[in-house]
Amino acid sequence: MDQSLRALGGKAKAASARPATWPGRFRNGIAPRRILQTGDHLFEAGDAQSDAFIVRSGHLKSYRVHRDGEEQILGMHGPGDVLGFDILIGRPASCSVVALEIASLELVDLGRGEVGDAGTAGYMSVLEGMYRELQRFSRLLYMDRHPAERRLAEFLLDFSREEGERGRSYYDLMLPFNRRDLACFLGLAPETLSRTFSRFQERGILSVDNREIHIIDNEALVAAAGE
Amino acid sequence: MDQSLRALGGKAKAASARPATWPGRFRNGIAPRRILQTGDHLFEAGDAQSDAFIVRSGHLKSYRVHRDGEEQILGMHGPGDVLGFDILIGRPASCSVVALEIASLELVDLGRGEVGDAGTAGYMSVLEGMYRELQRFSRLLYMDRHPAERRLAEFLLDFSREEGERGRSYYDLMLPFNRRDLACFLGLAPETLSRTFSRFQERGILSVDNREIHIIDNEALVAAAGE
DNA sequence: CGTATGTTTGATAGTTTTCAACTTCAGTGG
DNA sequence: CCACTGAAGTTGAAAACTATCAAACATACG
Repeated sequence: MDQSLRALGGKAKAASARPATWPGRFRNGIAPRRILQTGDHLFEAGDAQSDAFIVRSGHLKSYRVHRDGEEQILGMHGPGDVLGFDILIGRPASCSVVALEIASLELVDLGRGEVGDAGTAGYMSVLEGMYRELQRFSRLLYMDRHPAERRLAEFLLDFSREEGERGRSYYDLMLPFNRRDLACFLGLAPETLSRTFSRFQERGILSVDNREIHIIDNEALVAAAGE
Repeated sequence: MDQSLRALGGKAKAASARPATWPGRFRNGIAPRRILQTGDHLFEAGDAQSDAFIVRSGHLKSYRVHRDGEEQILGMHGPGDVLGFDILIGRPASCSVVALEIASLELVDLGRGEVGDAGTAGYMSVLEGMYRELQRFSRLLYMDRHPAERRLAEFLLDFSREEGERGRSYYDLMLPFNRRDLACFLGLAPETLSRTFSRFQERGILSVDNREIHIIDNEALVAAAGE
């Protein structure tokens, strides 16, 4: 429980330019950074003494491991996403976050005690962030009840849109996740995911080379996503 | 997006006895009530001019209808749950809420503008409520990736625990939802749900008569839930 | 009663998982 | 330079699970 707080992320970015928007949120207006190498953990489930961060570059995944050893991936996080929700409300992390590639993160200092003092701006930002997160989960739940092709198509379109918004190509994608993680995130067996990629390639919708994906027929992909 | 805010609900209940816990949250300490008949809507997706409520008695469901006409049930709500999250943060309702039986609800007056003024108590309550909601969704996502038997077993154990916490029987359950709604909530076809009930009955785990469920072999049910 | 609605059951088709084998590729050491 | 090795990805065949279609059954209600 953390993540895609684009609303929060957006406001935080604005604040580093115009500190008045989010008074006292960043130390001296220059937020400390943290660099993670591939495989490094930002924090792990149970950690109580950490901080919240905004992703600046790179991708990370948040996950939990259940009693039976099963891994549940809760989210894939890229630039602009906020991680560390539990910490913001003073609870130990309910999930672990690990870097999938070299990642740069910026500290969010919501100094626990002063939340209510600084007016309603920070309050609303966090609330809206959580609200967006709820909507993300609600969407995941919805996706989970559709067949594999639709799930993958929706994911690729989401990822494509995000990459586009970050100024990169909509159609030439380099996935930061391996097959196993992506399969787990989509709730599929790795073999099923592989087969689905293959089928999309056979139909000329995608060109697939491991993590390098090219969207060839965007309309067909949108149709496969069913909306 | 609303619901199982047991944290929020709990505090609100305490507040009606000791208003100091949640200053100014209820009008004159006596919260206005609202009674819904079966099938009545509390609000519908898109409504902007509503309020947030705490369920006092009865059960309701929150749902959304997608473009393709598919219904997605986001939650089943009983006494203590809070409904109307979107409204609390000033957005139109993102889902509809309808009573599944006669229900009594109590108004939550978080008078939008004064959220930050009254100190951090209300702030933390809402945050914790949303946090619990995130955890509920995360659990739903997890459940959705298990086979039908396990899903039903987990649901029944959850429902049993909730009924027990409300002072009712853990083992003699009267479901407030019909098969179609429960199937939709669990992400199953109604026929699959019916068959799963039948199998549990054949194995002597449950006795099933439409909405009247008796848990006969609790250990076996726990085992079926896989934890 | 007759009708409408909700539930159960059976048969079948469709999808996904599982298990196993095979391929590819990067890294390693002879 | 090349064979060896292990991890990751792909493919095939069979099994497991679920949805769908159809029909029977039950119930409530006019």
